[in-house]
Amino acid sequence: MQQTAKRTRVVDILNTDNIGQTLTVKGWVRFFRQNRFLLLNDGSTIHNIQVVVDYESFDEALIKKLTTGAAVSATGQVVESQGSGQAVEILAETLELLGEAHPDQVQTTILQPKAHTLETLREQAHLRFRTNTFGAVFRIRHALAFAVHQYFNERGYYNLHTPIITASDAEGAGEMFQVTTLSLDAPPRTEEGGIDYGEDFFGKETSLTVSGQLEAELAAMALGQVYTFGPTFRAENSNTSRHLAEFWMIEPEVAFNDLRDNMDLGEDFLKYCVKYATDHCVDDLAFLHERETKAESQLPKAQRNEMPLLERLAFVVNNEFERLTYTEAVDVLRNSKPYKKNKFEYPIEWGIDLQSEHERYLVEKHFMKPVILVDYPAAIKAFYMRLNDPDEQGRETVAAMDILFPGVGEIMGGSQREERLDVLQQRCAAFDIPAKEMDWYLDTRRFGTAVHAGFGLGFERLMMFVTGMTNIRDVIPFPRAPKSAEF
RNA sequence: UCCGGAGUAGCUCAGUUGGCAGAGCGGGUGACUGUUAAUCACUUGGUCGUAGGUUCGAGUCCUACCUCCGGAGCCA
Repeated sequence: MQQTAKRTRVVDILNTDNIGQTLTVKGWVRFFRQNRFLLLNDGSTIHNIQVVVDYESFDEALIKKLTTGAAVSATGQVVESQGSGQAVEILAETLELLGEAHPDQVQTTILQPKAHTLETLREQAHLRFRTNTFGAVFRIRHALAFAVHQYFNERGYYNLHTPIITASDAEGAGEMFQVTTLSLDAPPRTEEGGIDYGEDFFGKETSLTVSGQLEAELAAMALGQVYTFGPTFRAENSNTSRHLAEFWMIEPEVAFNDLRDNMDLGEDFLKYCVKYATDHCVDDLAFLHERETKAESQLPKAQRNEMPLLERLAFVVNNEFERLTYTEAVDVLRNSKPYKKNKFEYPIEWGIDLQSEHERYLVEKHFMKPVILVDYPAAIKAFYMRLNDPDEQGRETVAAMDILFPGVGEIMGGSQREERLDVLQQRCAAFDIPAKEMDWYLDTRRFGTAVHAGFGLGFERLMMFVTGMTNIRDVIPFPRAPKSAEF
């Protein structure tokens, strides 16, 4: 068997002292300048390794094929660079073309060596991994996913795999994608003429999950503290830069936690994840920081961020989130300048939900930091949230919490759960949820019920905040959105 | 889904009052050879989003539709 050289990753060549050693690097050509300087990237870091090619020592036909996008293996001595742009470089002794990239074909893709808009890159999502920006984004995505598991593991939480296919349509978290093996042309019919789901694969109507929360509650009431981290599907016709039809959600659920514990957990968890990224993704974040700063220098001041990316991240890690009740938030808003000057488009009144413009004012103008809003009116929140005692004016609220982040909006939503069987049954009735179908859920309140709480964190929303990317479609490898399921 | 904007070369864009389809980048060929998104010369490149309509003549005006972007709603 032929011995092929073991490759050294670019990140390891750049970060350890290898001067004088002969190493093999394998990667994809970013640039080949002057028939002499071959810049290879292997995805291990945002930085390229410069391979110096003495073009007179190699076959001209080979040199011609060292084009942008080609896969190449290069072996040679690591030396200090004569040029100023890099510390070390490799003097090529052998060069092997692993995979050609024909320039006339490369020219029709985003692999061509020039700047592209994010929209164009999105149209070739299968190739955008090769760019600096998306290389950085997806290395950070890995780091954040790892941080999520590490955070919970270090604290004794159990990762729970909740079902992706569900028959529960009572979660109330939005439109669902139906899952069926029935013929769409001629589905079996009941005697009344409706579709006979008894004939369907599961013998009932099923959909893709919109939340693992209800199932997570069952596990939490036995294992104590669990978390889910899985795909979530919403069939809403949402055409925004903050919504996806398929996204990843983290949902911890903790027995014996009340709303305050839940807030503490949410804040601590977010800070941990952001800190993990700033500690472990230094080069990638520095690149994204520069990228954003350059892009913003073209914008009018009003459209720029108050702080550059790295400062925003440090700020979140180092400052307490502002905590206040919905009722207090309404007071703040009604006493605000934009309210008094009639600048808000939507009314602010106790009992109606806050609009984006109100949340943005609180986070970005008034408090200038992440905000946790709690105790929302019961009528505008989900049935499973714990009913608080009525306030002095007799108004009913639930122990809900939303964490609002600058630029991203609602990054996290959670609550203390209603643990009292009779109250929960009343709430089901008020929301027209058939109690019979929810029996499996209500059973937790029959057999040793206890205070418990949890939240849902949109992983891509966290990604947006950490990377500074402003469109959620640019922080997930293959975005699914209305009219969009390419690749 | 609603409001606003956009769609012209592989990419980023210009295109005047309705009158011959343009530039830069990229690609090709050559020169150069310690470059840093190298440089220089030459060259290549078009279903003007789609379908209709108005007009002697439409990238430009009108209608419908599609897609994308920004904002809103729904939410994470």
